[in-house]
Amino acid sequence: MGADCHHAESAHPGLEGVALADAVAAAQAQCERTRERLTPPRRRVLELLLESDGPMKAYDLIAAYGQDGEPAKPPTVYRALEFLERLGFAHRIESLNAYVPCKMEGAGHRAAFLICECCGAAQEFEPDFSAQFAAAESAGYAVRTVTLEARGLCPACKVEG
Amino acid sequence: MGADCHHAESAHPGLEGVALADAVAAAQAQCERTRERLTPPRRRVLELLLESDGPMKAYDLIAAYGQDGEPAKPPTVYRALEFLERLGFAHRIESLNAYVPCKMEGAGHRAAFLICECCGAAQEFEPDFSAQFAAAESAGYAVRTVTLEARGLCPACKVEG
DNA sequence: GCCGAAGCGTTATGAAATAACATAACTAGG
DNA sequence: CCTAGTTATGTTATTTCATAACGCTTCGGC
Ligand SMILES: [Zn+2]
Ligand SMILES: [Zn+2]
Ligand SMILES: [Zn+2]
Ligand SMILES: [Zn+2]
Repeated sequence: MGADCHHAESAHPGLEGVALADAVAAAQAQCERTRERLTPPRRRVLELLLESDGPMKAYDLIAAYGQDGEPAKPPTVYRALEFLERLGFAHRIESLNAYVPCKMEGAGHRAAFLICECCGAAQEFEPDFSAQFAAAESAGYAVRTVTLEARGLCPACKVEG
Repeated sequence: MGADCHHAESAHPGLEGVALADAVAAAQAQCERTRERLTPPRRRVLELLLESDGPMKAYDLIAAYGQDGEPAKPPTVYRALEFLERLGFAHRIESLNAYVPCKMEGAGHRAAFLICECCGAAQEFEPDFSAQFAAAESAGYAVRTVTLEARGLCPACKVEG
């Protein structure tokens, strides 16, 4: 995550141990309900995202993919990311070219992010698009999806200035 | 713009002739007021954006840069784009890796886009972020900038389905 | 004129994403 | 079972997007 941040790296820690296993198991269960397959590459990329302290770039995932240090081939990771996004287990942050695991309950929700410019953390939140939708639809548009990414300072980084 | 669209390409036409000259002159005047320099490469890239029917990729600009067909070198265009964004004459659309000229009056405003998934047009609009800001600030965040990109169908493409 | 800052041209490289095609694994019908 | 259709993976190569680094020029204050 944000390498140039002077704050505690663990302010937004990733999952490990039982919490990680539980999250993966929940994804597994969700897949079984919808007849989707959480195959090894998909599971591995999901694990890496869940373990991370912050948004991961695709090539970070590629480098970290093999437990033995062997990198993955790019399509392996990009395909897994496509699947995880489709199922709602992960989100792409456009303004960072990076990916995060979904932290919200329930699939198919609308995602938005608060991105700290100091420590690099990306906090997912539930956006309120009603005003935007109203404006767009009054202009004749049919809105399908909305990307919202706010940048600023997280509470931890704000206090120190 | 959207190459695979069956609709009239000129539904969202670029500027030409006097309108183009006027827009460039307005940017020139704006620069003089703020002691900024609209140098030849910056002016050229702005012209290309204003002439275009829709969002332009950086390498589209690079290819179109020379009136004699000679492409620009990438840094030439990327530096110009950085300047135009800083001054508010252009915006980057993150989800397209593309650029558009600003269509709003007054610099320093917040930009948001309605992007048609059929014809590729990108309509700039003035967003209402009050709900998002309230949510973010109640969570302790200090928001500096917001990126909002909505995708769907423009009025022209909506009617035909 | 001198000097520091800003801008530009150029070469080269790095980072992000996908195309294309062959192989393997599930899964449903017979 | 077996076999055809579909989904997923492995692999190679390429394309697309963006920036680093360096030297030269231009601009504007002193
Ligand atoms: Zn989510
Ligand atoms: Zn922070
Ligand atoms: Zn604008
Ligand atoms: Zn359209």
